[in-house]
Formats: sequence, C-alpha cells, structure tokens
Amino acid sequence: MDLKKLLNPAQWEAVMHDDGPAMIVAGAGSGKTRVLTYRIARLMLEGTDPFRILALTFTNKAAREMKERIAAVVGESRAKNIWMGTFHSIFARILRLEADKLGYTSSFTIYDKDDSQKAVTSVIKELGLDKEIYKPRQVLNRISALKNRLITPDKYGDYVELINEDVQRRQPDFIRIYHRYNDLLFRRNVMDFDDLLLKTNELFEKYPEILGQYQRRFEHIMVDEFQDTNYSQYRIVRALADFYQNLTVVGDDSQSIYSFRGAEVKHFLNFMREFPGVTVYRLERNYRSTKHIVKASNSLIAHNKYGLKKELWTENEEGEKIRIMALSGDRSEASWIARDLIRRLEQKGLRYSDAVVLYRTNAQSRPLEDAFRAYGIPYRIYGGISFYQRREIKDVLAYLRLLVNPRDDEAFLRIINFPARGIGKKTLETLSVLADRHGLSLYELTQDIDRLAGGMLNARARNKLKDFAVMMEHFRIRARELPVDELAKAVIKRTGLLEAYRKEYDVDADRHIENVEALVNAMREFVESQSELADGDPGLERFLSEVALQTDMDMADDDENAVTLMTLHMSKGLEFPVVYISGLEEGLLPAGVTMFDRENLEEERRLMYVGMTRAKKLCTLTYARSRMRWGTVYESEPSRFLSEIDEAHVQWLRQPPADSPPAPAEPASPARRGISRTIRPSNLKPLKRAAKGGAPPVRLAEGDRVRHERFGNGTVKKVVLDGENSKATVEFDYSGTKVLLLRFAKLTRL
DNA sequence: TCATTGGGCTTTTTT
DNA sequence: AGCCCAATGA
Repeated sequence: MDLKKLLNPAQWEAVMHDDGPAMIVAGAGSGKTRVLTYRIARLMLEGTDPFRILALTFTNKAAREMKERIAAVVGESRAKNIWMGTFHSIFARILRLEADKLGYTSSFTIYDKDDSQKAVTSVIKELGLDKEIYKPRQVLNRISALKNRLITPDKYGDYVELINEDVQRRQPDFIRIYHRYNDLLFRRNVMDFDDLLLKTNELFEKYPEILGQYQRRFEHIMVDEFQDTNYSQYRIVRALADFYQNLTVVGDDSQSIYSFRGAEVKHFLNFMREFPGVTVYRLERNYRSTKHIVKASNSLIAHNKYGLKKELWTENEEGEKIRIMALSGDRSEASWIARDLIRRLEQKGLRYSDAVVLYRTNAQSRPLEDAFRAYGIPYRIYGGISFYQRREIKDVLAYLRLLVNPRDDEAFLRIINFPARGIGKKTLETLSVLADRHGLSLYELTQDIDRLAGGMLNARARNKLKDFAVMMEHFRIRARELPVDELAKAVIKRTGLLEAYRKEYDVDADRHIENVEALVNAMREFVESQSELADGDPGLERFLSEVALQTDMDMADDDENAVTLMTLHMSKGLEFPVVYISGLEEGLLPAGVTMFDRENLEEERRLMYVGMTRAKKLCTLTYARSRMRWGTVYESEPSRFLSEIDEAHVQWLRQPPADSPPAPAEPASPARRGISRTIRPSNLKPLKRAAKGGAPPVRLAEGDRVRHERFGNGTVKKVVLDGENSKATVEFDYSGTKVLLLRFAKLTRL
C-alpha cells in the first residue's frame, strides 16, 4: 500500500519517523489518529512484533477503534496483539501479573470512586473524626491528587507545606485518614483508580529487573492525548521508554482540559527538554471543519496567554458562520435546539446521529432530554451516572466481586442484607469488632462464624450468617463450571434480587430490571468476544477488571440513529457534522469557580475550543438568560467567550446583548411562573459582568465563623446588605482581611 | 429489624 | 428538583 498517497507531507514525516523520541503537535482535526494508526501499521509491516508495541490512549473506545483501523492494514490476527488501551487498563493487566511482588493477589479488586468514598467514610468514622470537617469527597479528592503526585502517606511528612496546609484547613488529622485508608485497601486486597498508576510506579522502582523486562519488551511506545497526562502516568512512560527511547507522544496543548484530575500540560510542553534529540512534527492543517469554524475557534483560543502559538488552517469549504442564539430560559433553549436541529438535519439531509449537543455540566442534560422527548427526537446520553455505577448493577457485581475477592468488605457490606435477610446493624457491628480481633475480613469471618464468634452473637444471627456463607460457597462451586453470564443469572435467581427491586421500586422497577438484563447480556458478549481472542480470558476476574475501568463512552453503540448528548469533556476526540453547545453563560461556561483565576479560566476557554472544533459543518452556540440550578431559577449573562470569537465568523440569530442594562428577564417558563425565583430588589443597579450563576449568597452575621475555599477559615467582621451587591468583610486566620462580594465568594458558615 | 420521613447537599469536568 | 442519609416509630 502506498502510504504517501493517504497522507499529507507532515503526516507522512511523522508516520515515517524512525527510532528515538518524537513529539507530534497535532491541532484539532489534523488527522493525528490517522498518523498514529499508520505509524503503528507501518512498524508492523516492517516486521515489528505487535506484542512489542505499547499504545496508550485516552479511552478504551479509542483503542478499540484504532485497533480496527490497524487491522484493516495488517490483518486482525496481528492487530489485536498490540498492547493498546488506557493507562489504567494496561497497567491493571500488568499489576495482576506482578501482584504478588507488591503483596496483593492477582485477583485484587479495583475500587471505583463510589467504593473509595465509602472506604474513606468508614475510616473517618473509625478514627472518630467529624465528617463535617473531613468531608469524605473532599478528602478523597485530596488523596487522589497526592497519589497522582506519587506522595504516599510515608512520604507525606517530607512535605512541610502539606502539613501546614492541613493545619490551615483545620484538618490536621488528614494524614491519619490517608494512612488508614491505604492500609484498609491493602488489607482488603483492593486498589483504587490512582493506585493502578501509583503501584505500577512502585513496582518499577522496587524491582528494577521487572522494569528492565518491560522496558525491553516494549520496543515502541506511543501515547495519545499526552497533554492530559499526570505526573504518575508521566513517570511510568518515562521509565518504560528509558531503554529504547522509542517514544512517540501526540497531543495538543490547546486541548488540555483535565487539570482537575492532576493532568499537567508541562509534561507535553517540556518534552523537548526532557528527551534530548526529540524530533518535533507539527500538524496544523485541519481536515475536519469549515473555514468559518476553524477561524472562529482560532480567534477564541488566541485569547489564551499560555501555550504554544499555532494557527490551524484548512482548505475546506467556507461553510456557514457560527450561529449564536439567545433564549429566555433553559427550557426554551432546549426546545429551540430541538426544533432547530430537526430543521437543519432535514435541510442538509443528515441523520440524528450526525448531531451532538454539548454542555458543561451533566445536570444540564435534563431540559434537553425533556425537549427531545417532547419532539420525538431519539437521543443517547453519555456520562452522568454511568451504567456500571447504577445501583442494581453494583448489587449484582458485588456478589461476584465477593466471590473473587473474599476480603472485599465493601462488597460484603453492600449485599449481606440485600435482599433483606434479617442481618442488621447490630450484627454487623459485632462482626466488625470480631473481624478486627481475628485480623480477618468480614466474609472470612462469616465462613467460620460458630468457632470465631466467641459467644458474641446469638444463634439466630449466626445461622443467618451461615446461610449466607453456604449460599456464597455454593456460587463459588458453580463459578467453576459456569460462564460468567450464567453464573450471574444463578446469583440473581437464587438471591431473589429482581423481586427485591419490584418490591422496592414498585411500578418503577422495570427500568432497574432491564438494567440487570442488560448486564447479563453484556456478560454474554464478553464471554463470546474473549473466546475469539488468542489470549482471551473469559473469566470472572477479567470481566470485573474491565468493568471497573469501563466508561459510558466505551459502551457506545455507534450504529444507533440518535442525537448524542454529552459534556464538553467527553467530546474530546470526537467529531460531528452538526454541533450545538448550550449554556454559554457566565458562571456555567466559564464555570463559577473558575472565573477568577487565569489558569482555570484558560482551561475553560480550551474546553469551549474543544467543543467548537468537534464540528464539521455547522456549529451553533446558545445561552439562556435564566436557568434552573439547585432547584432555583437564576439569572445569567452571556458567556464572555461569545464576544471573544471574531465577529467575521459569527451570525447572531438574536441581537447581541447591548452594553445597556439588560431588559428584565422573562420567566423561565410559563409553568414555573412565580415559583422559587430569586428575588431581585427593584432598586438594584445592574452590575456589568455580574455572574448571577455563581454561588447563592450565604446569610451571615458579624462574628460568624466562615470558611473560604482558598483563604481558609475566618471571622466575619462586617456585613453590608445591598441586594446582590452585599459584601462581607472577613478576617481570615491566615490570609489577612478581605472584603468579599457574597454573590461570588464561596463561603460556608462553620 | 424494617419502613417512613425530613433535612441537608448537590452541579465542573472523569480514568 | 432529586438523592442520600439520619432519626424516628412500628
């Protein structure tokens, strides 16, 4: 095959890059997937063993699709042997192989955020700490950030500033929680998401010979979306590439949007310095979008100060201008999008699946869903509560998890009394004490409860526990002979899960029961697809591992003719002929908490840029003057990003907002008139650039103790009430005295 | 032990 | 507005 015909000169150069480090700076729509695909295919055609290629992608779906495209060139049997997947799934696989070196068994469980948070909660409780001060979610976020920087509890003490921070945040016992949480996970034979990366680093550090083995195995390493790697991931890549130095990274600093989970663009930007002798390839020609879309996006991102300067260009048609539409409320915004979408798709002869509606927060999908249903538009929604996080799915999986890992107390607690079998709080408390005493997990204890109870449990409770253990052991035997989907069916039937849902959800139960059926189907598909693979593993452990790392996106069914609804974050890497971005309002995009910090604001702008550059033909931006948030209607102003786009590429479908004070907003919708609106004093002067979508004001009095996210704790010295311009003077314990606009400041009263 | 109710919290984004 | 959790009573 003649690659030169399929690629432009810049792409061809990158594909033909020989040995040594390479950095591909690939603008949106410039064909970077194409380059990666053909680069790998080319290596294989020239004789590289697929087992010796490691390709790290951002989603499992991206990996699957790339494999398919490579398969078209080199054949499926060879393509599927490439080590290709997300950081998490690849290194979970490696960790299972090497688990014993780190004191885990190869059937360790992977906790998702939900499980981890429950573990944190139980630790906080166990240590007798106040969960109002140590908010589990917040604590877990901090733990996650630390793990991504490879700061383990042991190393924590080396960082004086961290300890100071804890004191300042009034959380001096944070480190104890972190420590205990890690111990708990270890005892349970469990890793959380961040452990999959952190433990890989530990493995390579502790066992240089194992690192050496993988270094020599992976002759070529490719990393996609490199601008979104965090330190932990970066270290893994660095270590693995150290022997051959055949590392190709692909990225676009303008599309770095994951700093909140520890990603740092500097890994990409400093790549040249870190890997001397690197060859840089730049892909700046866009093949995806019309001229108007490319130029409009360029003009937006030009407002960012940080980042590589580059200018995307295209030879595609001029196309239509970016359309901007102002609506009165979120509901009218949604129904306008629905109507416009039908009209435009018809006009262009496109299908529903050619369109996507993007938004900043998952919560914004609601009115869109309502409108789409009302207009009979088929849609598919991604994100929010993903399939595998649904309660009924987690219930079924907990039974299977406990079979695989009897030390997974979280799984045990989830199902020990669901469906109800009369094992209550009291029994579980006793059980927990006993487990501590014997150094056993709850399930291990349950298996031999008569001997271990030591007179602490009555016969009734013991019998119920024994029944449970007998049932589980029965499943364990069946697990040896049944494929996973059949095993799940047996579990569902024997435990009476479906009946429990019928009872609990009443008329609403069907949805939940359908989900359980969908799970069983997914399991069957898993068994079938694994048995087709050369090194396939249709086992329960592998299934659970994949499931823990699966996202909604990975389960996408592309054949369905439906409009896509998703967050801007999830849209990265995708493209659609028709794109709507909704909710372009101050306080929403840019999000409220990000508006006052340059770095954060720039990331919001990149997010908007990512959204716009998804569009091939038509890009439409909408905003609403009022929006329902937290059950209350808030008024909002158009996003600053709208006015940052070069007007030459914009068509306002309604008049652009004048500089004069905005007219009083119409009610959000007739149905909601008068209910729960925020009251606005009539003498209030409209404030320019006011962010009414910000945090709702907190009622404060002098002398109140408050907490601010950035400034820490303080005492309220003075309060001036003036409608939306109400201010408070706060003397912070460590950050001095500040005058805060209550509408903006995120203050919590202590 | 189980079911119901009310209060508090949420919405920034996710492997 | 919806979800989760704690407190309360049967």
